[in-house]
Amino acid sequence: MADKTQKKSRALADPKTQASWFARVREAHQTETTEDYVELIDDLIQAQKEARLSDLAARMGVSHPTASKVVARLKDEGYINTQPYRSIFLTEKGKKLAQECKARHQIVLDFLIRLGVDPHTAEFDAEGIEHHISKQTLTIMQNFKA
Amino acid sequence: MADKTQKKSRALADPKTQASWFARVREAHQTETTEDYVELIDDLIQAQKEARLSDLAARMGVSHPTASKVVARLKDEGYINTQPYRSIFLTEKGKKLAQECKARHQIVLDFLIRLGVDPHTAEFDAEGIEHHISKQTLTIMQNFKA
DNA sequence: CAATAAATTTAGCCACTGCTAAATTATATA
DNA sequence: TATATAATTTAGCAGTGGCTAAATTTATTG
Repeated sequence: MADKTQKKSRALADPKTQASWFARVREAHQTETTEDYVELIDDLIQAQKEARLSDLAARMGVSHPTASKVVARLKDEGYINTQPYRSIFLTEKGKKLAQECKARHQIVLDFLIRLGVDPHTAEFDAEGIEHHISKQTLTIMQNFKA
Repeated sequence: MADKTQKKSRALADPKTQASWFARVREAHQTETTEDYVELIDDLIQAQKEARLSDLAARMGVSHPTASKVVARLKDEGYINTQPYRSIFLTEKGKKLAQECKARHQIVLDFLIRLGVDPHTAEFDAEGIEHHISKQTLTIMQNFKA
């Protein structure tokens, strides 16, 4: 009460607990690129019958060589199949991941729109936050009524 | 209606628009580490009168050398002041950023809790998504009544 | 079918964030 | 104060994802 500036010096969280939060965010970052590419490949295959590297690069907003490196990693990790100079296909593992990501993306996007965010901004935000939502929060978002 | 599997093949967004979403997420990632460290430094100074490298490392869940590298970058970029082997202080620029981040963090956290997410999970999620929220969405979150 | 255009790959660079191990400096204690 | 302990810095490595430029392969077109 007699505090001069009344700084809300709320107690800090336990160091290990706090560390676990950041560790989880780092994990999400590692899977983020994978999820974004797999989701986009699935979209392209459905919309255009094939996913080509140049389309991936253009839609991700990166250079072709950058997209090519990511594609090589995704192949290593078993999410896609590719032949040199040919278009890209999802493995079963890749398809499964794409489905999960798209479902989650849609839940977050719909929630934001129901919340009152305009659709354009909602797409913007959904792309960033979809990788950082717990199952509990996702369920709550899904059941949310405006 | 006569579609066999009824794939919701929704139209793809314009490539340039989509690219701009991902570009924005990449930008957010670049500032994320900066914001997390600056916020944590501010917390430590308020709670313990000083921010030491070992505390930063422990709370971020990384090794001392890793924290040291980030600290060096933050100093280069003008967010903090440090003398070798001494504790860390925020510059005015750093203090300003810390205030903004903490305010935003609090809005997201409070919103999630009002939404019904349990506080522990809310902290988890807030840490991940706070860097990816537009001003419009933040305002809506702030004004949200359960 | 040969020449040109387009797409993909490869090579080589940089920044950032991880790590371990070793060197250095500051602090605490005997 | 001398020594042991703790904290910080430095050195050196790896993975990921950016980039440009050059080489290669595929596709198109004259």
